[in-house]
Amino acid sequence: MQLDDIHIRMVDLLRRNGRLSIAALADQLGISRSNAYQRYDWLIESGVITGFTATLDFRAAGFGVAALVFVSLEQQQWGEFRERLKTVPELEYFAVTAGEHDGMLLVRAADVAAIHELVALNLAQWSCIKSTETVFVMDEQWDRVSLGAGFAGRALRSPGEWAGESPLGSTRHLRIAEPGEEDEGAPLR
Amino acid sequence: MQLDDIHIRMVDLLRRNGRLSIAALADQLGISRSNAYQRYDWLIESGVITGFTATLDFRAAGFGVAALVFVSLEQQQWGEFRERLKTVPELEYFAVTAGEHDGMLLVRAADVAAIHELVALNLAQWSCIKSTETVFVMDEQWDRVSLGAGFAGRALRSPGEWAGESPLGSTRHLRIAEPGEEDEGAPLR
DNA sequence: GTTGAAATTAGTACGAA
DNA sequence: TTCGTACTAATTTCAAC
Repeated sequence: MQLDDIHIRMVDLLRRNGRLSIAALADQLGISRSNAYQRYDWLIESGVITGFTATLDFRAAGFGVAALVFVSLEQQQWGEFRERLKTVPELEYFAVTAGEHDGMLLVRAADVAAIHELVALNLAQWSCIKSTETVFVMDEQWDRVSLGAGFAGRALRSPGEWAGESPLGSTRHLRIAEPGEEDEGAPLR
Repeated sequence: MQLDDIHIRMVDLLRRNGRLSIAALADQLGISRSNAYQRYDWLIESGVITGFTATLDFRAAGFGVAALVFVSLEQQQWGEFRERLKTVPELEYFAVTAGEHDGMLLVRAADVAAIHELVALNLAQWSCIKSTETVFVMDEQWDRVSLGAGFAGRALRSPGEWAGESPLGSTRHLRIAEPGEEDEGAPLR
């Protein structure tokens, strides 16, 4: 089985409402129930869908404040850092980043003081952390990317369909010609 | 009804598995099925739970790349900016930030070139945007904050219980005494 | 890939502790 | 409030087309 348009619409429906029944999905997708079950199972087994979760109003849930904490590490102490990250209950999201800092944490707490405590009394004491920079989030919105929305379709195209697509000029990887192979510099992807 | 420990555990269970049936929740929480329905409904109606969604393996779903785009706006053109944000299908998360930049976008696309196209050919052309800075995400992890985990309990305490809690010294807002009121400088919260 | 049954589970209502 | 039960509606499973 392969990711097709119906899979994509199914994922979009499940992103909008993660508790939709398979029967309701089948109905809205215009397919039979058993087909919907097959596709649903496939989405889970193939690893496209990793799980389901409740989304919260963090303020209503008692988390009044969110902040981004940019961290720079001492000489690639990733092992210790990521191990200690597991002990931070305020952590919602962590990204390893290119550029000025090494990583970014999205943390939540009841109030500004609790964030300050986290950064100043906890994070800043870790020997693996060289420096931190805290930026408070004043407003936020989640706009879950939709697999169905335009651009995602590109990922589904077969290699040949990419040629000459980019308005900026295609990134091309010139293959080193194998012995006896004629290499015309075709894009690998 | 008021948020209590069982609500918190229910939310945590639903964050871990958003498709858990109410019967399974009741079972794991040690309460009756009808009580579980009541509490579940209350969590939705009170706005603590805003919805349910499928979580994805973005790479498996064809989004090979994620990036943080920091934006600075021309003279508070928030209206136009947020209006145009709605037209960006690559957008997953947006935060209005304090500090150097005005906001941060988390965007996803099939490859690095697509991110570049988004920033250089789309965002950078918006008149409301003064400048952008793109940082690629090299690895990421979601560690959904748990309402049950230690610190969140603070949000549930009644005001009096906060006194003298902070190891950094409590932030105190001295109330301006109302006429005829004895003000002893008690923390407002 | 579909349809139609049986078995199971979910959702609702209401009285009692 | 919480629980137990009875009842109805819906979903899931499984078999046959």
